[in-house]
Amino acid sequence: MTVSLTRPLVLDPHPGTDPCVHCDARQASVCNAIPDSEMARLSTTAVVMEAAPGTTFIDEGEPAASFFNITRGTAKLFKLLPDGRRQITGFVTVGHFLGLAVSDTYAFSAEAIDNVRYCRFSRARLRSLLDDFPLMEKRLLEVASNELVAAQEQMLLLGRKTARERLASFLAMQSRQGVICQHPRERFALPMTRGDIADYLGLTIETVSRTLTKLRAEGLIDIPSPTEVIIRSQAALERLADGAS
Amino acid sequence: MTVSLTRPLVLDPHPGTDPCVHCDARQASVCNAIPDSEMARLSTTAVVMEAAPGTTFIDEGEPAASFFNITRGTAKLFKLLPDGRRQITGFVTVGHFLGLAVSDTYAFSAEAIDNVRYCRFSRARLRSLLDDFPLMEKRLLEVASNELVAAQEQMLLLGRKTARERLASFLAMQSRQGVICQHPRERFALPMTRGDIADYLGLTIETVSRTLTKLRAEGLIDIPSPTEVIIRSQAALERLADGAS
DNA sequence: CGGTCACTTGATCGTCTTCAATACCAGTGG
DNA sequence: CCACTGGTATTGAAGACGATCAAGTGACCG
Repeated sequence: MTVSLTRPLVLDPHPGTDPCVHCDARQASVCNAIPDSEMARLSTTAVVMEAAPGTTFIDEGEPAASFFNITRGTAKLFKLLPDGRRQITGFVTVGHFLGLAVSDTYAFSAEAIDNVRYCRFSRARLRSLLDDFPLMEKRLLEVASNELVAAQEQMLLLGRKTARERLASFLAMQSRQGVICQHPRERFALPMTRGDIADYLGLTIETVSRTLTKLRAEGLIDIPSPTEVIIRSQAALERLADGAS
Repeated sequence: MTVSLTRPLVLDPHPGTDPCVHCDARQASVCNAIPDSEMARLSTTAVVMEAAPGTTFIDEGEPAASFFNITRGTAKLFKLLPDGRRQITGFVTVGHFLGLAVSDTYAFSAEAIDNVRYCRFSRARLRSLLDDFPLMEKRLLEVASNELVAAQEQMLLLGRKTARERLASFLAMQSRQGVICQHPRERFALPMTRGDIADYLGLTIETVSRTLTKLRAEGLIDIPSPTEVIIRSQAALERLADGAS
């Protein structure tokens, strides 16, 4: 049996097990608001799916039938202008929840960067779930509030920071990605391309490349391979990100 | 009795009345999620305050002790870089709810543009209110979701649109401001200065001024006074906002 | 190998910024 | 009544940062 690589794939969860109880993403996501005893119901509500790299699994403007919860991999969210200009509004990883729009169409598209696994909930089913578990609604509000704060930070970046400062901010952010109450990582992978970074920071590929080269030349970072970064001085990077020199 | 003009002012609600029941902003705000019978409790929870033009009533980085609900006037929300660069993340008017951050400090500052009246709730009290009225929590989630969509739209503007397109987007947006299920207004006032518009659109005052002059010269808009705009062709403006020519 | 794709690097260009001068308006006081 | 002031907006000239155009490199893969 062959499988289309351009469309998301429905996965058959292991028979006889409850996928949501053992979900890797549960701790990091809003699903931890639901008690173990009710996980079976969550499982029957969710459809586990997988999207191959480059696959678009949410289309801006399409009817918003579902909510999504990323359980593995990294995806980019973006908006397009009619002439093709693209703004990536965020990169989402394990635990992220998507589709919170009140509107009846999606406000952005989502495309898998690496292999992305996610749960799909119908809007109606999630709504009934929320009615029964107000704790989950609280968590969602928390999540949305945090994203709002992040969005404002990104507006500051896009509206007022130089290319240098944008890259420094981006790298500083990536080094903290997924790290809670701990030192930021000194070495990490960038799953996205230069083009993705450019469209996230409101720059061009060339400016991203040049600026990274310059930061390396100045000894602030190292780039062992195009997809790998080492932060030489986190402090200097953070200072630079906020406009020092 | 004299009053400081640089600090918000506590207003004494008319004695014997319930200010929240008759609040002008109730329909437009999250407070409509609370039944009439419980409005008294809402009233005792809220402190009505007024901020004169130019007054900062929320300070980025300060401990986030309160939530706010705008009941009159227009305020700007903004973030600053250490060297003074400013990004205005939004203009808020009647009905807007502020302070949803989970963090314990405010993520942005707020400054009154004209005379702004608002209700202040302590975080603890609002939390208990939310526990008792899940409908209000639902409304807040709705509000936050909508703001998230707006924030993404603004990222597209800041990251990828030209100065011309930014102004067109801004004017088109302003003409819809507060208008629900109706034609956008053809003529409206701009309470904010050119500097505010510039810091909202990620431009300079000069570019804002020049671009407006050009749009007027082309017959798309008219500017009877610096604070007043007439849209000559809403359709053309909307097309321009999304990159057509 | 030849092909593709992502990234890097160089040269030139253009949009928006910066710097600067001027206009405008409301408020104040001589 | 009019000069003076401070804040805001407009307009012009010069400059810079990042974009665009273009060439070249290296990795991966059929």
